[in-house]
Amino acid sequence: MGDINIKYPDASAKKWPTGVTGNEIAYAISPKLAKKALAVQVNGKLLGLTEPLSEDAEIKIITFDDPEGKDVFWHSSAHLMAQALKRIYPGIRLGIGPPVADGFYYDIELDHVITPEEFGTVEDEMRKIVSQDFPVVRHNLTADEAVRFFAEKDELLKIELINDISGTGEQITTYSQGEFTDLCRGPHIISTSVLGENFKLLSVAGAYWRGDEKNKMLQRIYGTNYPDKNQLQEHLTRIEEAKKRDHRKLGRELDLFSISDEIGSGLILWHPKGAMIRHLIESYWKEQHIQNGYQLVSTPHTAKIDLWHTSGHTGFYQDNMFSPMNVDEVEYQLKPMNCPFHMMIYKSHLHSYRDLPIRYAELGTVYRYERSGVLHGLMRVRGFTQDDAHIYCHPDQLTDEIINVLDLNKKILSRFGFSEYDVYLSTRPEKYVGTDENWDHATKALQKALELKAIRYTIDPGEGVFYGPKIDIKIKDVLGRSWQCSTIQVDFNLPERFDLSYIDQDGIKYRPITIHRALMGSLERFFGILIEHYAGNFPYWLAPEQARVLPLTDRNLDYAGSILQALRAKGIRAEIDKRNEKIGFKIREAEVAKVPVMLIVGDSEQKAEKISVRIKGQGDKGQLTRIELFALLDDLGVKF
RNA sequence: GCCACCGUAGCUCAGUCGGUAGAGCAACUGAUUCGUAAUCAGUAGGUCGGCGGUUCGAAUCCGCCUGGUGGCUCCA
Repeated sequence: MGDINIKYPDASAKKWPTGVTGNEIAYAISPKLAKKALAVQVNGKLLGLTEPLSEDAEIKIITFDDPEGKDVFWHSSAHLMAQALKRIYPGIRLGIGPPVADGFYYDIELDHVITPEEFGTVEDEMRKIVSQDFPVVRHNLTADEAVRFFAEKDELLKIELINDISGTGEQITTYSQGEFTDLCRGPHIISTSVLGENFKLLSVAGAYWRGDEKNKMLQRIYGTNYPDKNQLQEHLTRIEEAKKRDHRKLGRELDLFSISDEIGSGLILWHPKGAMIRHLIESYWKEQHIQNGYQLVSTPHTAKIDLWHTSGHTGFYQDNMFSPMNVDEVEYQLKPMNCPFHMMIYKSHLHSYRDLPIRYAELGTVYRYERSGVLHGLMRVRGFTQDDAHIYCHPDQLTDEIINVLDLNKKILSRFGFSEYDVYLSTRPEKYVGTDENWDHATKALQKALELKAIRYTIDPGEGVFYGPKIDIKIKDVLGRSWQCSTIQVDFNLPERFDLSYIDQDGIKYRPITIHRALMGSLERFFGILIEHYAGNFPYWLAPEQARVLPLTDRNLDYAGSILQALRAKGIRAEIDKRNEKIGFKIREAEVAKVPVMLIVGDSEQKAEKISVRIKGQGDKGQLTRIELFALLDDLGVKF
């Protein structure tokens, strides 16, 4: 047997006999590493630690700290859970059990409905399997062998999977641990003891077999697992924290908005405080857009159905639209998008190349039919306001315009405390309109803009919309969760359908390039994200009530009233708590209502013509004069 | 829409085996005029999501509907 040359991540290399395993190499590097090792990456391919290596390779030992390691760990955890489930529930059939973002799930078919109360039993069995320390063994099978094997176990869903795999010509493999064998590509951990005991089953929900609603509904059990107990605890704490910040809960507690079934699902009532925040967001948005060369437009909520035939929405978007209504024998369609209206504004007169770029912006409220099961607080609704804009430009202007949008987007999002993003560039899908040249030009323009701005991005091949390539931006909130808000899409479809044009220098009509973009996406959803991001503690500039005056006794009401007047005269959103209550109670109520500034006035302040300032979450700041108070408030306004 | 679970006062929730409903907070009234996260007392508030069934009797058991929650699918 010859030697093979193994190159390590630090670029050093070592000769190993052919057939060496990742496990052996890891041990040689350090026993500590070997203990943490879950898999090995060989020339970019992930392998199990016991698989023999037979050729020169660059390798990397994968641990839980690597994303691939998490996948392996959770994938194996899914197998562990499946084995336990099979022991407990006879007649169970397994679907698929992959790793996901924060853990794993397994889809199962079982007549008995599993409830969360049964999780403990399953976890106990999982613990048992871990302590039994079964080695995890990989086998190569032919399709026939695999079908026969799983048919014997009545694993009919697995047979469906095997038939699909054998169509691709890929090697069929199974992984066994103890009495349990699962169809799986792998890789997996070496033995069940590696999985430890810091796992937890989290929820059970329905899921269609292979995600297709024509198929039967399986039960999906979600769980998670961490090598370290503290990591599990952190994860569970994160879930708790997210629950505490739930915008539906805070929305009710802070009296921001409500949803009433007497009005209809997915339709939002903005209460005064929520509406104030919305007003502040909208004002800022409009100001920024005007400063950046946009023109504000405003369009109706409904239009004759012919407009939607022209735009094509009655075709490709029908499933998401409210049913049309009949007005004087003519069908009208509630708008699911603003685009056709903006196209019509563009079309309302002739355009010269000198006019371009033209940027129309609108906070346009649209209505979309969403299936009842997907509605979720403010995040998924049936009526919402898009911060929409359409830019019409010359092909040469495309890159500059994208850059302009990226800059504006960054500015607006950072104003709301979002500074981390994941950026995706989606390219041409299989079904598309427009010419290949146009797609190439536009895709390159998007790419160039991203590169000029030095923005790191991931390409989503084939994930573009049928009408053009797009950039999607996902923001990260304080809990590290991603939310897709901003989207910048090139549209080859609507300019064509609406026959848009401009006259170029040569006197000939050309079609303008259209960019469709939204930065916050939907005001409702963005507001929901903001609530959770800030946990309801809106920064001073967004707080619906910025300051509350708290008179100590009725003797101080007049003085307190004069402070209130002075604050309001300065444009500060202030209220007064005139109730005959103890100061501690008033403070508590103001704290709970998350009012940033409390202004306490009693006899002592009144006499000295001062105000005691208390900042939410910080406490007493001492007595200030009016001038000092306004300076402090200005400072808060600048900071946020 | 589909699967599972849930719906009791404005909010959070209790209600045993089927015997006609309860707490805290909030609201209202009164007393208290108080110094940095809950003053005390009293009053009022419910067709137990809706409709139907079983039963002498239903918040409780069954069915249907409706709304919500967690997912599937889709997306802003």
